[in-house]
Amino acid sequence: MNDRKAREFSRRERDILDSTLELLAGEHWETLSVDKIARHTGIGKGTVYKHFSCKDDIYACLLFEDCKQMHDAFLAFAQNRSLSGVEQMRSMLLYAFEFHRDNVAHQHMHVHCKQQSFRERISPEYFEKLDAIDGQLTDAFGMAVCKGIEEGDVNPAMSQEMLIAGMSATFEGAMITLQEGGSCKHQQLDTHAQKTEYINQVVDYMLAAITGRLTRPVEQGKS
Amino acid sequence: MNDRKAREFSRRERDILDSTLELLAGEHWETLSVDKIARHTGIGKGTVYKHFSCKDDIYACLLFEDCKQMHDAFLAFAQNRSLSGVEQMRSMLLYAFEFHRDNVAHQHMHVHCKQQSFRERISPEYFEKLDAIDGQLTDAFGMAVCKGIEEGDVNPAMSQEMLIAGMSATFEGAMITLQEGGSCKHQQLDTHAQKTEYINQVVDYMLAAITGRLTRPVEQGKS
DNA sequence: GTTTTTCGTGACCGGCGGTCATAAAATGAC
DNA sequence: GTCATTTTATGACCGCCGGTCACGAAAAAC
Repeated sequence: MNDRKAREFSRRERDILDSTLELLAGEHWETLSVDKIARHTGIGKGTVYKHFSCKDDIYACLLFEDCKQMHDAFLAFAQNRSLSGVEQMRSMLLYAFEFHRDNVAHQHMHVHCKQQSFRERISPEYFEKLDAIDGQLTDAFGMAVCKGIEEGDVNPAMSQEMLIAGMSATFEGAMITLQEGGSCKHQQLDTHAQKTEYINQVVDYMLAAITGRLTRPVEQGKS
Repeated sequence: MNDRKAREFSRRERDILDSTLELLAGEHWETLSVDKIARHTGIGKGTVYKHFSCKDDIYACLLFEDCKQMHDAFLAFAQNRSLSGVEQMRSMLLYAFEFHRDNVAHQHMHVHCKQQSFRERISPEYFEKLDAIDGQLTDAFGMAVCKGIEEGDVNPAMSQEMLIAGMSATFEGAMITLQEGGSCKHQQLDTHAQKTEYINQVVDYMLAAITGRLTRPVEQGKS
């Protein structure tokens, strides 16, 4: 009986998360309220707070799930010995950018979560989980960077610390540009094609920045 | 009489803006409300809305003023013929980063303004002003980039478009990192010294990225 | 002094995130 | 099955937000 209860409780938590994602797909981020989530899940508002101590914890939970998925992909790239360090980096960056391009909800959460105020609001439990997974993602990328350095593809004038700091900044900035459109400019990156072009341009830039040369790979034809 | 009225009205608008800045210096960004601004200015809440059509217009107005100041500085660097293109870029980047480092309110507004929802909320008048000044800032920086290309300091493999896109992304990302601390990591960039070190590192990274070599200038001794 | 116009104001609105007394449902004893 | 007890879901409620507007005081016009 206890078991059954626990399982139902857990299933409902999944329902809340899924409802939130559904609503985020069809609605502006800013207008989503806890009441709407509860209603769409088919439960009362108070019940939501039996599962999450605040609204942002819902987002933190969803963000963590997505980060885990991304981390798995990163590890797979990092352990693929048939790829050079630079190729690993390219794969990771493309994966992360395309993941965000195709998952607007996650994109919102990623940006939202960067805000210090968000990190202060969520419960410590989620804070630590996000902190940990973020470190793991950076580490996985760092492995590829190290490999690139060892293979002599990376400009030796830049320290590894500087590389990570700089590339992280570019990544974050591009993520925001991808979501919000270029600063206040008219260039809006509305369509899928525009976003894809922007992504490729930024990835090329990042790799050219650290290698000193353009390394756009040959098209991945099977022959 | 009409004159006197107009002057008082204008003076009060200045008061609102100054009050907002004062409050932002001593208070968390998220907890600042229109009511507090009005009270601190010594006027009624309704009066604020005689000057600004919504809360975000106040921020937009302040942001625009700061951008204008930054633009003046950028133009001065761009027109300084004793600096090479790369040196112009370094000066602009350092100026912009330090400006934000020392002006937390502006930093908040800069980040806040990147959000699409912010741009949708403010009145068209401010939207266009911000849009224009942003383009002018990019143009001013672009002049330095062009100079760098002509002088042969910039990696010729990268197109100017790619350079601007990539550097803009790095700039935005670094700005956010500077304000919010590194992603969810423990590295927090709390102190002035930590921020300064981060700024120098990122600027070095950006210039190394586009030139292919580290170009940290000799210390600016007068002799 | 009286009327008319202008202009500042704070009570008010709908909606938000979050709480909690209470009703309803599940459980257990017999 | 019945009733007592515990567990659990709930939506009315709270304080606060950004934004509005009828109204009263001050200024202008006469």
